[in-house]
Amino acid sequence: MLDAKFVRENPEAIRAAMLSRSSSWNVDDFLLLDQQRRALIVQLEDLQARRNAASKHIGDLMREGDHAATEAAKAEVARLKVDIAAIDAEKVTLDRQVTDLLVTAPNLPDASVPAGASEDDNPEIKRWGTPRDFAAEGFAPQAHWDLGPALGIVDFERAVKLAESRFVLLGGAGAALERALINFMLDVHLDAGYKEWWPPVLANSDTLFGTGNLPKFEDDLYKTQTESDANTDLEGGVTAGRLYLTPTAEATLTNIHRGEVLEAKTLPRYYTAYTPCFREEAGSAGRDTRGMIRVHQFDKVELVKLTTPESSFDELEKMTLQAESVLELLGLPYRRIELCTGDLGFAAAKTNDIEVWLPSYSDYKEISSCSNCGDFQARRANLKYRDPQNFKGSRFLHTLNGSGLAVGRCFAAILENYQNADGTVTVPEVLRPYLRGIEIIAPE
RNA sequence: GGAGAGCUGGCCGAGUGGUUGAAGGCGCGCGCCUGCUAAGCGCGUAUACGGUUUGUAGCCGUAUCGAGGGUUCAAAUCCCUCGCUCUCCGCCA
Repeated sequence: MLDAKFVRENPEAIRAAMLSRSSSWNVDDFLLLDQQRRALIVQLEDLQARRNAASKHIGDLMREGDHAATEAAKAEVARLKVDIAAIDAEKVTLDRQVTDLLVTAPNLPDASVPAGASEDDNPEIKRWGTPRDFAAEGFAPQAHWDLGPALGIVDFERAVKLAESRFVLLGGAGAALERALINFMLDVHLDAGYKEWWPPVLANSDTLFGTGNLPKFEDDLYKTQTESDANTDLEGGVTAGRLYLTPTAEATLTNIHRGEVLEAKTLPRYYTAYTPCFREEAGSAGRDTRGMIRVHQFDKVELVKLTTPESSFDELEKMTLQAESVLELLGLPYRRIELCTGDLGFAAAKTNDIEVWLPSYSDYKEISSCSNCGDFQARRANLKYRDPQNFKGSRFLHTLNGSGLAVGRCFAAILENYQNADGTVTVPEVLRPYLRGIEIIAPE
């Protein structure tokens, strides 16, 4: 959520930012409503001040025993209350309109974010590793959606039987490999000072609002039905009492301290968690239809940081390097790109994407996205910090999140990049301790 | 699912109709004192919004004691609804 005061005072900057993001969010609509709202507040508070003053006098008048004056004062207050009720009703409506609008505004791109219209304009920052030359090795690499089933470790068809399309069933060494990856990744992060958490995967609307998934992206979420489904809470059209399957542990990790004021000396906080993630993927029909790349349920190890505004961009770089280190340890070639203004996510001020080499795509494919959200989520989630030696009161802190990594996509990358001519897959060295010594995954 | 208790400031905790935005304590800040440390003393210390202002200073106003509604001239205090927490019972991995 943007700071209303900042929007009011910097409409041109907002206009430019929205344009650069190709967002249709309209500053002028906001300014108009905001102006009306403030005018109403002046009126309302003036009346309330008069009512309060009159009310106080009644006590004095009663003590003096002046019945006539007391009754006159009561009548005056009663009259004011009628006016107050009318204006207050208007104000409630306007408040809601202003909030509803403000809440749908995306974050402002940081000044360092490259300008661009779409993902085609994302600059590549670095490459690590060299994709294998399968032609030189004399065989054509298989895609993981062929290799996995052939090995008997991935079963798409039975997953459909159990759930529906775009779900995955892993078996044997496949299930073990998934679990090995999770544990390996968590250990890498724990070694780097991250604290491990195990959050609920069903979260309430306040939580999803805090990270910006609600109210705008409700369609992307799986949700529970509740008795109160009929009475939708008017605010943002979000249903009260309903729970949502979390699309990422970013939501729960970032909201752990929602509504709290943290001591500056306890920052930055490095959090990590493994959770399954659930996404309806509404609107993704036709994209990445094969394999494990885009499914409704996938595993992810998430990284979240809570930090001060001064350090958040340094922390973003460190977090990106942290995610990259996982790929380096696994020996998977990757590149880092920086998202341009037009490709930035809703809550992000700056985002680095890490893409792993996938032979089946003959291209790099996103496996991690690391973002600095600035105070955008902190304002929504009322996440503050205190630093008595440097300032009075409390301020919004900065939140960051990144995948460290998407486990399913990593699974696919390992099958494809580590496959052998005979259809087996060599297990990367670092994973072997997590796989009870299995070195080669072969058909059962 | 049933019954009971509770929800107050960064934290703990007083407070059952008016001058209480809220005692006290802790924490924190500033100062004093003590030749270190600790202790002690004094002062200060909620948030949001709006107005005023060159000003993220000050001042003024409004709102806020889980949320919403009601009674009253006046509500943290009384009534209603809802949410959450805890305890006991039931059920259960």
